[in-house]
Amino acid sequence: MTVNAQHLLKSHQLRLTDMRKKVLDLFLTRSEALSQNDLEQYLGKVDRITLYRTLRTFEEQGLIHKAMDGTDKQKYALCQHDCGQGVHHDHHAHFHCDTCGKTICVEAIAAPVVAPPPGFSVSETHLVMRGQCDQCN
Amino acid sequence: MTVNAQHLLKSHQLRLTDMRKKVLDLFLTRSEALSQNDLEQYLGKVDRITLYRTLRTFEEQGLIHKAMDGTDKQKYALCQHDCGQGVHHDHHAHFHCDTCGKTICVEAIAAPVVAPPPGFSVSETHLVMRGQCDQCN
DNA sequence: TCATTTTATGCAACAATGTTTCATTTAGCT
DNA sequence: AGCTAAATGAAACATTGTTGCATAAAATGA
Repeated sequence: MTVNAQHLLKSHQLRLTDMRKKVLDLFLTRSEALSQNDLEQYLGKVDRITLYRTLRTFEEQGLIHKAMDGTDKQKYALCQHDCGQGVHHDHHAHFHCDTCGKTICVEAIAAPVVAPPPGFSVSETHLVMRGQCDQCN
Repeated sequence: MTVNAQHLLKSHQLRLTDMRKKVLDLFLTRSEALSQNDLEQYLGKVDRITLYRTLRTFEEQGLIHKAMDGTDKQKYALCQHDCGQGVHHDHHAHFHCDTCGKTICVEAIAAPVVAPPPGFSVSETHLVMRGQCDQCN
């Protein structure tokens, strides 16, 4: 899977560094959305700032996207499709478990297309569900 | 409108204090969701900690609810309906303007009812739109 | 393989936000 | 007015977000 990570980094014009490979590998093996704190737990002693910038870079390059889950914690998840630099097309729903705290992408459910109020224009729509996940149910 | 605020506080078994009246008045006059920082701007020099606890108390008592808008900033908005302590029924959508940063409740749009994935149970569903508001368009 | 250039890293430092403890003050009630 | 329970304000600390800069490492080409 490191091969996969390398390929992904290459195709997004990103240099192959230890941090980036580690972080990307984690996202590839875990399917849920991860906060910076989650990543620090899994990765052990890594530099907080470098990790922060790695996530920002990944997001800018369309490798990961912010997963909105209603908590105040910022989380990121792997983009499933071909997201380019600055362009994201993740219109799937997110599910947040109130018991275990995990946030997962629900590819099967798309955010609905709703007509905005008059005078408003909508660029993105997000759908977030909260409740109990299959593990905790 | 201070009368209204007093009435609201009373009906939620909350003591009438200066801070609570001020904060509630602000929510009553402004229709958008407000972050703690927004409130500090409007209220002038108020104690940060007291404000923090006031918001927490209001939320626990069902006076205000967290408005999810996809930013990492926590925001609160007045509950429109009869929310009790710990019980919220705000199923309306939220709109976040990427230009002015305001978050407003869109009562006219309800979060859709979606069938959760097998094994999952859903207690709340949130719908968030991002784009340009009528002021900025 | 080595030198060069460009980029990423690690550290320090700081800002903003979230949260608890505790002594003091105040609201609500008699 | 006085009592009691609750709210406040100050201090202190934790967590997270963010920038600047010197050093280290990756990519490129000879």
